[in-house]
Amino acid sequence: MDERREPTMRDVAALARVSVKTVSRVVNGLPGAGPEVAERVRAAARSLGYRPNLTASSLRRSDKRSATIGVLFEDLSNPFDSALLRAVEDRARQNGVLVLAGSSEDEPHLQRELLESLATRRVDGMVVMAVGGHQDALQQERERGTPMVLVDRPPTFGGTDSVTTTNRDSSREAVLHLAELGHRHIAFLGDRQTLWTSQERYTGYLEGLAHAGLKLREDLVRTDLKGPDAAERATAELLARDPRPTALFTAQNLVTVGAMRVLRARDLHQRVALIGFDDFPLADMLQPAVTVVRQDVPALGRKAAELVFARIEGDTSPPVHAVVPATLVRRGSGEIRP
Amino acid sequence: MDERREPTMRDVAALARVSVKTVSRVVNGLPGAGPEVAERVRAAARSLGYRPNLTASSLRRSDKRSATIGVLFEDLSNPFDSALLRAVEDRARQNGVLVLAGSSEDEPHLQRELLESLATRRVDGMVVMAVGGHQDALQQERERGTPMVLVDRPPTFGGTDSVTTTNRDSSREAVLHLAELGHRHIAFLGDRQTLWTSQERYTGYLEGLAHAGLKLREDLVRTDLKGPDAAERATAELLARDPRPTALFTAQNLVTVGAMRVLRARDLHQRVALIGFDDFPLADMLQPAVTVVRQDVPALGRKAAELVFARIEGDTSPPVHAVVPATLVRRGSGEIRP
DNA sequence: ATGAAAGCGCTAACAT
DNA sequence: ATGTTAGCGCTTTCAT
Repeated sequence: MDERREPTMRDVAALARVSVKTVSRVVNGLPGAGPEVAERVRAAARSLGYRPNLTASSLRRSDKRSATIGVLFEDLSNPFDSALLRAVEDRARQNGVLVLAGSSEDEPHLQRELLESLATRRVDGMVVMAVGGHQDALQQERERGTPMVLVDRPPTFGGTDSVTTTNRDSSREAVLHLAELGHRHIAFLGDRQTLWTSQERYTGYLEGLAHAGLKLREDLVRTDLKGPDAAERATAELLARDPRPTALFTAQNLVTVGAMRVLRARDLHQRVALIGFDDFPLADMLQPAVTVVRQDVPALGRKAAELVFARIEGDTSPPVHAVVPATLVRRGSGEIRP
Repeated sequence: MDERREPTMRDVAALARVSVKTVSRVVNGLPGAGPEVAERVRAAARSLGYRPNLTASSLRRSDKRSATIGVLFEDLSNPFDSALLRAVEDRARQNGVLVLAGSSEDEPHLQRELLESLATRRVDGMVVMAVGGHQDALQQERERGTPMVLVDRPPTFGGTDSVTTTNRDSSREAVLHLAELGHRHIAFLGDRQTLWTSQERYTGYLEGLAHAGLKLREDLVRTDLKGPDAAERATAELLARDPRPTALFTAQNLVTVGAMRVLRARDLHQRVALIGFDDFPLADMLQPAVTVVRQDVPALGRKAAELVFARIEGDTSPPVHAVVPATLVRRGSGEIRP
């Protein structure tokens, strides 16, 4: 385990009795090296345990590529985020690209710091889940020319690609589904309104009510619920309203969890309908199984990665705003009648 | 969004009418720059939008640090892995270090490739969840002097730190818990036996039986279950045995999920006891709530990160094999009597 | 307190 | 087919 110096191209060149440039050619598989010499170089490299230094290479090379992209999500331990990361990673691997990952915690200052850390390391591009209401740092980075794709939430500034889900349409569909079952009092529980997704889902909820000819009851709307605890308190309050809501539309996965806890605690889970936005593991194992709007996370991640790579390759076509369809997965909780 | 060249220290130096070295001093907050000059430099840097190039800096600097570590887990979308990643990330952030993350998929060739990708990028150290039975590539990397810590599974070679859980003891505790309730026929369902964790948990199961004076029924042992589907089939088979097991010990989270599905499908979930290794979201929301052995994932990740950083700093003390205690969380499914 | 020169490990742009 | 020279953006070393 001793710390001997990493061998360099010079070491290999010396051992193979050729110039560094020849080693460079062989290592990179470029033409211009005779088969004999090439073999001698490879042998020398092997015997020294030589490994190319991408840092040095990318510094000198004209395209300056680091074969690394940055991924900046809200919380890498959230199932949605980690599934997305994995999808990006898989696509990146096809290009021989590695992923520098970070969690912004929805904190503007963390987003800014991480952005700077990534820039400092000269990543080739970034896939970012923007902090709600704080895209100025992203815009600045973008204006410097850094290839960037926003996921889950679109840019509030121009000239940048994004990949999002059918938040509004799918939310409307969910609410209409409840209305069709006869629900007249459908509550909305949503995450922070600074998040575009939350706004869209709320709008979809409103559209659903309107299409169904239902009157909006503002006392059945609770937003800015950050985390399951806030969702629990809100659910408890909603259930105290008169008339009591017969169905809940929970617009984010942690909110869904909080609402479920309360329904269960009050033994209302078989009586009050529930549709959640975002699928989650074991949703099908609960009783009743939970009806959800499922995003196509692998598709979101893949598309985002493909867009950054296209931009990295120099694609200058107009910005793309890809929208990946989500699906209503009927499992039971959303099929409870009033 | 135009692609102007990133400003360099030279540009800043020229604008501030000082030498590059002075800019370097100011940028890195080193002494040896008068307050006036320093301010001039900062102003120039700001007006040009200068950002240091860590790639170039780390190439030249004597310690060669990239302020980046590699994290190589089995599957970044697995809740256990992603929670671990997050813990490592949080600890790394305290050191101003970023994380290059990859999934090995438990594939030796992927592990090898990713290892090489990380080495090529000259990460300062690595936190690795070793592919079962294939640690040769890790050993080679380690022998080159790369600071490395194994998590979840210990090294099969010497001179390397590791952080693991009380797999064996906690498994024994789980089995004893079932035995104390009166269970005599306790089945074991485990993941791939190439994984050290699986072996340990199986050994703990055996110890539990032995301590309780129960006879091992080999027909109640199923190993090498990769993923929920394999677990489902195995569970179905086990439930056909005579006498039927009255309790299941499922030694990995996906295995637990598979077993639960079958118990539920046969309406046995209230009659057959179940304890799973690894906690998972919503385990408390199922009926019955699922009794699990919970690992302290944040502690695992933090400890692993701290160990790599110590090694990066040059700590040459003997290898550490930290063991983080897991806890039996009694929720109901493990308290069902035979 | 400041700077000039050299060089990290590699590749670009020319030689030969 | 191979080598030479320069230089990427920065830090080291040694001047001044």
